[in-house]
Amino acid sequence: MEEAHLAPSVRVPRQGRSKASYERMLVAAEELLVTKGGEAFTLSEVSRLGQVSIGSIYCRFESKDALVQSVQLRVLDRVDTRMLTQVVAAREAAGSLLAIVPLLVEAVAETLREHAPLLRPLMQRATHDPIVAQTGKASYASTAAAVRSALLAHRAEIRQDDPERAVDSCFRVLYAAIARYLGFGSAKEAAWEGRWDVLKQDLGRMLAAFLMMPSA
Amino acid sequence: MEEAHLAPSVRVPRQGRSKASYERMLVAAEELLVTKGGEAFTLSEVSRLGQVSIGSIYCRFESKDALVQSVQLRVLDRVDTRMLTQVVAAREAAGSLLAIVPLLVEAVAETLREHAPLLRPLMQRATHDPIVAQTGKASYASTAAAVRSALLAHRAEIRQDDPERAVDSCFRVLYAAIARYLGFGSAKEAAWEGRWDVLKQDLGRMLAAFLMMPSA
Amino acid sequence: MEEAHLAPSVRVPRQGRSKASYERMLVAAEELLVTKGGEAFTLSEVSRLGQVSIGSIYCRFESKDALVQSVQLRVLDRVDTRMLTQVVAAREAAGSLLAIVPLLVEAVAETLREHAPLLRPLMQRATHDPIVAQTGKASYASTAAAVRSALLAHRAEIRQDDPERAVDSCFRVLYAAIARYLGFGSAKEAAWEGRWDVLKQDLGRMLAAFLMMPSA
Amino acid sequence: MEEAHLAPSVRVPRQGRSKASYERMLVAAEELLVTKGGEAFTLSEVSRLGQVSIGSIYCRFESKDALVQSVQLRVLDRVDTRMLTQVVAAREAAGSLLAIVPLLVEAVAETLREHAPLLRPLMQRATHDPIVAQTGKASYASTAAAVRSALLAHRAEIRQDDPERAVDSCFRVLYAAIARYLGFGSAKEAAWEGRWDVLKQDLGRMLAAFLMMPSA
DNA sequence: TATGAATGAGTATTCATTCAT
DNA sequence: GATGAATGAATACTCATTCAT
Repeated sequence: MEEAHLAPSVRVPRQGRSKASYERMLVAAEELLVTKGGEAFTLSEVSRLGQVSIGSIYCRFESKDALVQSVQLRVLDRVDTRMLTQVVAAREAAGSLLAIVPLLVEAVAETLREHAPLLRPLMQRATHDPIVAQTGKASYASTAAAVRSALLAHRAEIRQDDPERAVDSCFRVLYAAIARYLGFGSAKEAAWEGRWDVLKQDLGRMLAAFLMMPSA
Repeated sequence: MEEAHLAPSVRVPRQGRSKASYERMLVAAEELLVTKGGEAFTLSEVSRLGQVSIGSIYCRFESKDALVQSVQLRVLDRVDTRMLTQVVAAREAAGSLLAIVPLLVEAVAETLREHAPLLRPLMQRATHDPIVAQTGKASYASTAAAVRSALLAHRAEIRQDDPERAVDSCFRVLYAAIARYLGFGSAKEAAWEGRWDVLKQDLGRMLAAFLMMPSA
Repeated sequence: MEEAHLAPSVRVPRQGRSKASYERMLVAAEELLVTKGGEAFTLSEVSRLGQVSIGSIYCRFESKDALVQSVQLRVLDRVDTRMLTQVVAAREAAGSLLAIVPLLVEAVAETLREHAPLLRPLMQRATHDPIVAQTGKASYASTAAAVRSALLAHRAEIRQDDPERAVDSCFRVLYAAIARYLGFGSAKEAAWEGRWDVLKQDLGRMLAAFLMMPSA
Repeated sequence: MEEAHLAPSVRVPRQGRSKASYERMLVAAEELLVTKGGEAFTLSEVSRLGQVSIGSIYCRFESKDALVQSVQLRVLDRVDTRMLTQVVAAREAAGSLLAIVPLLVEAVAETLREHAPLLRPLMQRATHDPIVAQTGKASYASTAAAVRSALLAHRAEIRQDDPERAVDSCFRVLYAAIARYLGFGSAKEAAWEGRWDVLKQDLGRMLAAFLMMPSA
């Protein structure tokens, strides 16, 4: 991740005491993001829940937005790490394109689902906050790269004329379908409710069929 | 659409003068929804832009939310009509499953794209406003029904074990991919930018490959 | 009652149709005064409940206050009539001071109690509206005169030095105690709850004891 | 007074600066309650008169109502203290029922009169605000207890069958007559104007006559 | 005369941000 | 550094009154 570009204006303390209260701010903000939703949480709530004064928050963060951006950085760090691990595992477990597709679907779907409670409100904020939007895109791009490369490891089996493009389309469709199911940006109105398994299965079949189908 | 259930508390005037200012409110609200985004438009702005007093707005609409809900009803009415027309046209133009799939992708994609500037902020509001969410879902369901039925008209060509389910998955994936591209709920950060044609084409191929692939 | 001085600016129609809608305004206002309380009723509610347009109300009454004042005039007319009847009845039924005192207490107490639901909100409005206050005082004065005269009919039995003053004090105390019990002006927080009979009885004893006690 | 139950949500500051502005809010609110009346004072006025920002008010008080409730608590504290002192003084100064009655009338009457300018608007608000009503009742009850007990100290001289009841009725009548005179809840339309002394004197005689009169 | 749509000043309340201590 | 009291602009909403039709 391009932390240099995207890092919000923060002073990260090194000492124990400071570090601890800094931690509490971020944890409190994270929790409130989940419970109150992306827009409806206030700095007083962060102050109360995190046992930190409002002044302290402004000591570390330039603004409320900067605080949220820092939370996002932490969250996406966990998500990206997990995602990478899962994708790599899928890559190692599978010997063929047919085998790896459902594993990748599973990896992406489950990783996003695990972190949905935080990704949802962050996506919401991306609407207003271009920095959150950009950071989100960076994380998306890193996942995209991992998944594309895992698929391209079986390039020989791909029968589409332009394997790069095909693999790219696969990831976009996969991510979009999962994200919509999980209500990212929209709400927690899961379009599918109990059919999570069906979605994953059919998504796998769809991508496999596509990749293995001759272009013509 | 279940207007009876979802219609916000509105008094729709019939007379010329009244009708005109009523119209101006809705048009102003629509415009502000597009320019300011779903959350950041105020009633004073509607009042100013629409040349209507705030009291007048409250004369027609119970609340700010009710105004937005009315805008949504108008917009979705246009969207649903257009969508249905396009899907029916696709249905009539195509003689086979292979032919209809890209036409349906085109129909859905272009209809959503035409109305994206308004659908985007409305999706955004769906996050907070359950009525907007429900109305949105109803519109989604009506499109889903039309597309599924158009596909099932070629049921004989579908080689998946469970054609209903397959067709359902197709629509979900199709809608999710297009909506994400158009930034519904997320922002106007189109993930793909110039690759609109690629998305539509590959989506078509994917769905066709899936439907015509034997389940086993 | 000094209608000349206190009558609000009203045009009372004589014709059938007009008269009927005029009536409906007053009835609706009366009902809302009772159900919503003295301050919390709007002219739109009167318009709705009375099946009269707001314009019609302003056609008859100069202002919302004038409407309430007219309601008050009607209500106090009923109250005064009833009160006078009851006081006269007491006067005719009793042959002695000792006999008439409890009858007068009963007359005043029950008449006020019957009309409490309307008198309460009107008293409340008297706080802000000097005309309502003055009209209320006039009604109070007319009751006072009747009660005082009924007591002074037994002047010979009054042992206080100044019978006029004594009788005056009696009425004031009587009225105050009953009005407070009924929550006039204060709320419907009856101070005594179930002890209505006790209040009336002890009030009677108190007044009798006072009137028949030698001044010294 | 049951401060625990009735205390509005307030943060009372201890430091000098804070304490000062906190004080200014309450003083300003008190003053406006007196000059504008219970209903017609706004927070902007409090802000202006008290030289405090609106935000500051909301920093201390949950709502406008909570501010008024706090003012009430302060006022009733003064009233209750003064009342108790006066009643105790009367009790100690008098050796007989006949002697204490006018002293108690005097104590109650003068204490309420001193604080009438504030008690009047507070009574007014009790109409809408149940907490103000309840707090008012609590203060009333504490005065009632003190007066009843002072009278019952001369129980032997009371010739009514049920001294507790008699003493109770006495207080109710006393309080009602004084409160009505002072225009509590009604307006500042003192019914008696210059006859304050007459009211007090006759009230005293009335109560004494009642208490010392044999029940039969 | 009757109508009821239109007006708009006015109210309570919120909350990110600042700054004196 | 840390605190949290203070700020005040901004927002949704109300309702008596007016006036064009």
